[in-house]
Amino acid sequence: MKKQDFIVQKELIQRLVRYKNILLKFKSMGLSKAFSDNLGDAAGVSSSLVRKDFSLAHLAVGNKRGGYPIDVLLQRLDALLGTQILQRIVIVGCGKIGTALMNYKGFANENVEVVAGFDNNPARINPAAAPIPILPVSQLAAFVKEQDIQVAVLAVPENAAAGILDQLAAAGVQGVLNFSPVQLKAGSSLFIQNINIAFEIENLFYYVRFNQRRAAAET
Amino acid sequence: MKKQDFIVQKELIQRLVRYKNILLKFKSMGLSKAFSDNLGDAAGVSSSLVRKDFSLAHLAVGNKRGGYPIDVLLQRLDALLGTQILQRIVIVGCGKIGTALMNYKGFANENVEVVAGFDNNPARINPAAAPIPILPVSQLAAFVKEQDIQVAVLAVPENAAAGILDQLAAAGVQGVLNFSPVQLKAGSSLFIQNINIAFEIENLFYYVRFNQRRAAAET
DNA sequence: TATATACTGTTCATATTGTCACATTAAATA
DNA sequence: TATTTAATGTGACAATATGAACAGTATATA
Ligand SMILES: NC(=O)c1ccc[n+]([C@@H]2O[C@H](COP(=O)([O-])OP(=O)(O)OC[C@H]3O[C@@H](n4cnc5c(N)ncnc54)[C@H](O)[C@@H]3O)[C@@H](O)[C@H]2O)c1
Ligand SMILES: NC(=O)c1ccc[n+]([C@@H]2O[C@H](COP(=O)([O-])OP(=O)(O)OC[C@H]3O[C@@H](n4cnc5c(N)ncnc54)[C@H](O)[C@@H]3O)[C@@H](O)[C@H]2O)c1
Repeated sequence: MKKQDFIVQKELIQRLVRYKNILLKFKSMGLSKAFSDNLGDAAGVSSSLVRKDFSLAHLAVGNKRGGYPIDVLLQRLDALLGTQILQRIVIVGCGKIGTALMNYKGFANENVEVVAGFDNNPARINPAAAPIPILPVSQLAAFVKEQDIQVAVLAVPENAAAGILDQLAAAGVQGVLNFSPVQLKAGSSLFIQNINIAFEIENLFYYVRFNQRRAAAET
Repeated sequence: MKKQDFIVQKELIQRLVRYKNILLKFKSMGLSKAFSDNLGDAAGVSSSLVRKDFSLAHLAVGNKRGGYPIDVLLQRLDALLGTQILQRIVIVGCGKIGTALMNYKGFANENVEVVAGFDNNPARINPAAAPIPILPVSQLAAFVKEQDIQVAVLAVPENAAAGILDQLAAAGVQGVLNFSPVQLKAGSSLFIQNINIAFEIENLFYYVRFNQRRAAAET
């Protein structure tokens, strides 16, 4: 397998995931063809970028006049992104955020399945809960190994995050989505995506104020 | 006010927010000085970038040997980011995610306060709830105008998102953090930050598979 | 069949972002 | 005080990402 078969550009992958989901929506609306123009609009990028992305990802199956056949594109995107396979995850920390995620119905659309939750609070533990059992965190490593879980969501308090991360890594987890407000660092074979909601809000406030100042300056 | 007083680089702002929070942690640990090296480590970036960022943001108050005085840096960051002012937000859609956010204690650290929730489900509405009332969405526009709310969180189902966004924009909201899985588009004086958790998970799976393929290819 | 049309795929130009290297300088040390 | 040291601040560069333009071509139309 050649190196070129891999796509490394981070933003590109994110856009491909977006395109895929937009195409699914188009399809569910009964469309069979998509244009770089529509796709760009829906994804919030320029049409050039859409075409460029498809080109880079070797997905360019467009028709010089009729646009892209949605089915073919979806099939290739699924193959590239691996989304035709069921993507099984666990959630560590079944508090406010963790519980919201466990009850989220939208994952099914993305072929993502939450197979278990883990917590260290005995009051939360319920191995019989259906469809998602909540297990003691002491069983985390064994479960992950046995079930060959590759991706986990981290929704524990900040001070517990690093410890759990170590356990996950040791047990073979290779991707972690972290909600705790520490910037966890990825290792060589461990990818981490940090989501910090409070930071996003602070960011928004900066832009809002920025815009106001600019408006004030322009008068 | 000169144009140069504004910082436009998107990533830069995000990093400044990160630096600020790391500095707060340093401070709470009793430190009084910070080095670009530590800061970079904690923020997951190179020390050069930290210094460059401070330089670009006109925050360079470092001491050629002793690093940066945390207090001065924090003060300037607060002034730049506007985080010394209480940042009041509302949450539209008090379902699973919305409720988790309303009950989140961590916002206080960031000087963010959730002042109200809004929903269209009568069963959820409770104007007397303390400390955060849940009001009918029909009162959203009036509330936002009266209270001069500039930033809102959108946690309603996908099909309701665009409609609520219009209402928010019309009422004067200028920043929106959107959790629904549509890529909402920003207007000239409306900033939107889309968070799509399912996409982040799909992303992680791609990287994990990518890494596995690379490992396989290298043997 | 010939022509017009409307879309893609790709090249080239531009903008953005991060790294490197090093001159500079405040503090520590002797 | 003179020297060493350890950090910053920044300009030059490299890498990356995006946008604009357009040649090429499959389809539609007459
Ligand atoms: N709730 C939010 O809206 C929100 C927003 C932004 C960030 N966060 C972050 O997400 C994380 C979770 O937040 P939350 O509001 O759900 O908190 P929470 O306190 O409601 O839930 C945390 C859960 O983790 C469990 N836990 C604690 N230590 C553990 C350990 N060592 N092993 C396993 N489980 C453990 C607790 O029992 C609890 O159930 C926190 O780091 C928080 O800062 C939350
Ligand atoms: N729960 C999750 O973990 C999760 C993860 C990713 C994305 N999301 C997205 O976040 C959004 C909210 O998800 P959720 O799980 O909290 O859903 P939810 O159904 O629990 O909550 C949605 C809330 O919005 C309210 N609502 C519906 N229409 C409204 C309207 N027009 N005006 C005001 N309120 C209205 C509902 O009454 C409900 O309380 C959805 O778009 C979902 O796709 C959720």
